[in-house]
Amino acid sequence: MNGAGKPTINDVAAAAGVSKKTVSRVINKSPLLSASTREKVEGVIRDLGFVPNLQARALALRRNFIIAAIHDNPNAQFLVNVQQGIQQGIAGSEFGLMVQPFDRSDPAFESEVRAFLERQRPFGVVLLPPISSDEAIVALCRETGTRYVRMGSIKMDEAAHVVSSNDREAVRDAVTHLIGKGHRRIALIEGPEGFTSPQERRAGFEEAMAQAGLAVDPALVRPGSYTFESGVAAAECLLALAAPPTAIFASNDEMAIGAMIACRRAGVRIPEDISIVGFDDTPLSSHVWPTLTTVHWPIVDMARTAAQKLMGSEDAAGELPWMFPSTLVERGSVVAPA
Amino acid sequence: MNGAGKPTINDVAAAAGVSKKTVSRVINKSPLLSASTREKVEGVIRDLGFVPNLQARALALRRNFIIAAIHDNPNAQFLVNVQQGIQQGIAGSEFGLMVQPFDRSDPAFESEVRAFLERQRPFGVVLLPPISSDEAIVALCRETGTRYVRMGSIKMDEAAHVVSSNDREAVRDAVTHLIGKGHRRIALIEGPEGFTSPQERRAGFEEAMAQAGLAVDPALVRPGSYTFESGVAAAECLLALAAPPTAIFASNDEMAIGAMIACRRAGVRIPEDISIVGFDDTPLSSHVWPTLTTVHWPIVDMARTAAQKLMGSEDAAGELPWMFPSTLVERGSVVAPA
DNA sequence: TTGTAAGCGTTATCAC
DNA sequence: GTGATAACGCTTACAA
Repeated sequence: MNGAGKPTINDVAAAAGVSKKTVSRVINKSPLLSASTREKVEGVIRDLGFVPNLQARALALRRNFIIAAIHDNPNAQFLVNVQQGIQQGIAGSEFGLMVQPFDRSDPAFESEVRAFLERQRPFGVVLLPPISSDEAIVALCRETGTRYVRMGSIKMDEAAHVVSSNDREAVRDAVTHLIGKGHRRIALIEGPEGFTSPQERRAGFEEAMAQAGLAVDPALVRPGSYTFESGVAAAECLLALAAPPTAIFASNDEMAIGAMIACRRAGVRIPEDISIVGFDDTPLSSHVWPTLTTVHWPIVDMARTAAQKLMGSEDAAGELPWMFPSTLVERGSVVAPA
Repeated sequence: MNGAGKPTINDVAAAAGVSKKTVSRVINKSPLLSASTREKVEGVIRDLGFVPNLQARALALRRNFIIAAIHDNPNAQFLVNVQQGIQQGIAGSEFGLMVQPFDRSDPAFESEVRAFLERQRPFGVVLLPPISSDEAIVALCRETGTRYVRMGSIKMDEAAHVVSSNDREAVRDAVTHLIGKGHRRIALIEGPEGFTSPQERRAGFEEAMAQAGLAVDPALVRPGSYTFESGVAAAECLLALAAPPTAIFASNDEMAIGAMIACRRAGVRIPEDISIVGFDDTPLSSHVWPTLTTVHWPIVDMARTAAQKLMGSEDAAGELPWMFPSTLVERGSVVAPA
């Protein structure tokens, strides 16, 4: 023990009477080691409380034990769910989770990402939507030798590099559910442009309508931006229509809840006068009144798997699932139209 | 340039015709360097696109360029706000943000924290409440030589190691506001035990009542756990009272919104029949109807300053503010009692 | 199965 | 001011 500091691999080697390489083999669980040597060294490691220096390993191995989540200021609940999933994925390993926001509208966006990757050299990165659909960023990962997994709503890459939900089918099911209840005038509040998920959700909406032989009334399709306020605004427009809808599908929960507020202000009862369906299944959806019927989005599962894909071999990553089904959660905001 | 890989300090030294130590001096902005040498080296660094290897620096300097936020699953919005603040604080620096959750109820809690600190060796950690009031964890930071800043609602440490809000005064002001409106039967929904902030908020409540010469009716003080559901449950009890309150102060927004839902279910109008005040000023508080009068909690500012304290010298940290005033935000959930 | 020597890319020491 | 040389703690050849 070199006096003050923490014990190093040299201290362990000396105390165990072996070479540092042997200790290294024990740390790395090398298979070619006699059981007796291993036990002896493990005993010394325990006694000394030796913890391998990750920075030194990072230097020698040329890879940092860090998984980074790269995002562009998404919804708080989404971000926290992703973090939770990644934490589950790296639990029990040496990896740590780093979180790094970027601003896509910044002209220096790409160079900022590059600077981050070159500085921190994370072992792998999870790309959150909408950054996940940015091919330039993916190219940057390849160029810097950073492993990556893209989170999204379609299979935008090979299985080893994607975790995806099936938003299109899920929304189709949700809207079909509304149609099954007897709704015919169904409105859609869309998500922001530049994201993939709103496109998929819209496609699912249109498919459900088409399957039921219903036309999509352009007046019942309102833009939105995944924010509460945009949900309020969209619903206000819809309620002001000469023939307002009997049901609204909002492309996410926040807008759905915005729509609920707008209805309440307008004196329109939910679900008696209008049914509402959201997407995400955030905690909030069961906290509003009436509780919100919504599509459960398995973000935590997706993020956990993303982390596992990053830590394992390329082959192993390809074996892990890339598609995570979203399912309709029926609550209190949907009934048959009056 | 050693063939494939990225340029190293050696490549820069060779290309500039100086020693690696001189390059190191340039990187570290050493003052004792001739201007001509500095410019020459900086030019080469730019030309080669040299980025210092943080892992190597971490090994040599024995400190990792990472700030870690350590928490025990707090509210999503709170966590995201803290992250945002820390990101603001480290913006423009080489530091990265790592996020690490722990479970205080796990018997291995302390050893898990120790393992994290010894493995990742973050340069500094921001301790989020309620972990911030755990002296054992603080001791662990000292022992492992990890710089730390505690986030909380009281000055639980020296200025260099604390950022705090003034919950007590803020709540006193908020409740005084209710009293000023004419309320006399004011209920309190408390936060969970084991946290400091609920104690402070309760103290502020009691001080306001005492200052106004009002007695605190024990029947109007209900336990809560900072969750939506606990807010619902507490409000249900309050509304069932023979003499229900005319106003409720909930110790956080989530419970306040739970209380709002409970009132609505019970047919009690807000604010006509009952006024409600929350604490936090989460985005949600302006998204409900009526909008929630609440206390703004300057988490982002606190977290930004925490990061700055960690990165600067101990002295500089002590100079930075440790107290961040919370202020009442008047919205639509408070009126004079009927 | 185990050990030796040479890096990994940077900074600290101490000369010049 | 600047430069050899030795750390920092670990891993990967390559031997033995």
